[in-house]
Amino acid sequence: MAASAKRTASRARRRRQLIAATIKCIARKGMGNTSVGDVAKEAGLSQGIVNLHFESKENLLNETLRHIADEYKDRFNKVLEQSGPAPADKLLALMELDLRPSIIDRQKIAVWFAFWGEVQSRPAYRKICDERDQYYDDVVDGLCREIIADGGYKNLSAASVRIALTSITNGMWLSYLISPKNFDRDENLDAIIDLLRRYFPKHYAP
Amino acid sequence: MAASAKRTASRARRRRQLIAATIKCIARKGMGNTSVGDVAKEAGLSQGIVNLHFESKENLLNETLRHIADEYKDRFNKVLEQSGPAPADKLLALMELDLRPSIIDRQKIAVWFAFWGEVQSRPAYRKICDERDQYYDDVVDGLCREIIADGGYKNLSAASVRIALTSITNGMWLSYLISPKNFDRDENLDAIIDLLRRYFPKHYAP
DNA sequence: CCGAAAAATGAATGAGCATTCATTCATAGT
DNA sequence: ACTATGAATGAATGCTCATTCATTTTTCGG
Repeated sequence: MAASAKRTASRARRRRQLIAATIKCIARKGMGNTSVGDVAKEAGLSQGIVNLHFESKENLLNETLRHIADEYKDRFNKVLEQSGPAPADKLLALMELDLRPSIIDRQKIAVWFAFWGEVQSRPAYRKICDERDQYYDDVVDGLCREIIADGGYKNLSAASVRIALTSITNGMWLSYLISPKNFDRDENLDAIIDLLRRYFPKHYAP
Repeated sequence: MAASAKRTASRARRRRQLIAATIKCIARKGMGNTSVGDVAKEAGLSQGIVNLHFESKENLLNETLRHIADEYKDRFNKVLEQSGPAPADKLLALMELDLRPSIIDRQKIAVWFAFWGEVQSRPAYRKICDERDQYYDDVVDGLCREIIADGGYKNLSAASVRIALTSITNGMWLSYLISPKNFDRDENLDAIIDLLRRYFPKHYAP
């Protein structure tokens, strides 16, 4: 049992190592120019290692996307748990998350866009991304409903706010991708806070 | 002269035809699985045609991105000219443009994201995209300034509104990419209008 | 310390690809 | 009708790559 546990642990570790190497390669050379040989070299291992652990390149890429989606979801859930109990605090914390240096960094953003760039032709990618977005939307929508109910805001639909908020952070990721030098985190965060104030003035007083 | 005119016209026409075929291929099969042979077949021409007219695949892709960026810019400028003289009307018209069926359609969006997916590793792509975004930002920023001055709005920075508005449409493109079936144009447009009303209540009265 | 089982290697294979170019086809001026 | 010129073809070339697998190395229970 101990042996088996160790063997599978080692196997899982190697898979994680290869996924990490894949992310680095995609960020540096782009999805189109990343070969399994490149990934193996990045990991300091031999040519055949990817097929040994993932059976195919396609599989490696699917699992890599799954990994970054899971990683994002974990951070997201952790923020939800750890931020103050009020829905308004949770909502602001989620928006802030998407601008944290550890999330909106060159490597991570490049990889997200690399996968999004192939969504149209790879149903497996679309499925994974869709699940993530769905979850994000549901949580944000729920928080908006609570805040609207709590504040008794009139003429404000949760759907409308949800659409604006989820779109805005994704759009900021694109600005960062295209022009990381000109991207100003604080300025972007201010824009989000300003927006929240306009929707929910009672909850985000200056 | 007539002869030369005809020859060059024919050459330009063939290049446009090949760019159109490239767009179709990228939308259908993805950037990574599009070969110059596929493009030639899509255009109903022979294997060597791409290198004859574009020298290299890289060049074909650069010119294809340039083409879609120019096409977008033309539509953008036309909307700017044709919409009512008031800055508020122009701004709304620009936001509407990004949701028009002819802009936010499966093929076009897939191609934009395919190129964005390679921005990190292809400086030429980044440059073209950056120019487009810069132009867009400048125009929107200018319109926001005018509206703010005209309405005498206090506590509202043009930068903040510009960031929100440009990000939001790009984010909507991502929603559409991931889940075109669930995408509701009207709902998204309503979200934008609602947002405009909150920034500029005097200019976008219900 | 042995030997079996798992993990890892890296050379070999073959498919797919961009690019080249000798050849054919179309056109327009004379 | 003839020919010079540019356009187009598609077979050939040489490269890159994912995948395979015979072989070597490492691990670990006994």
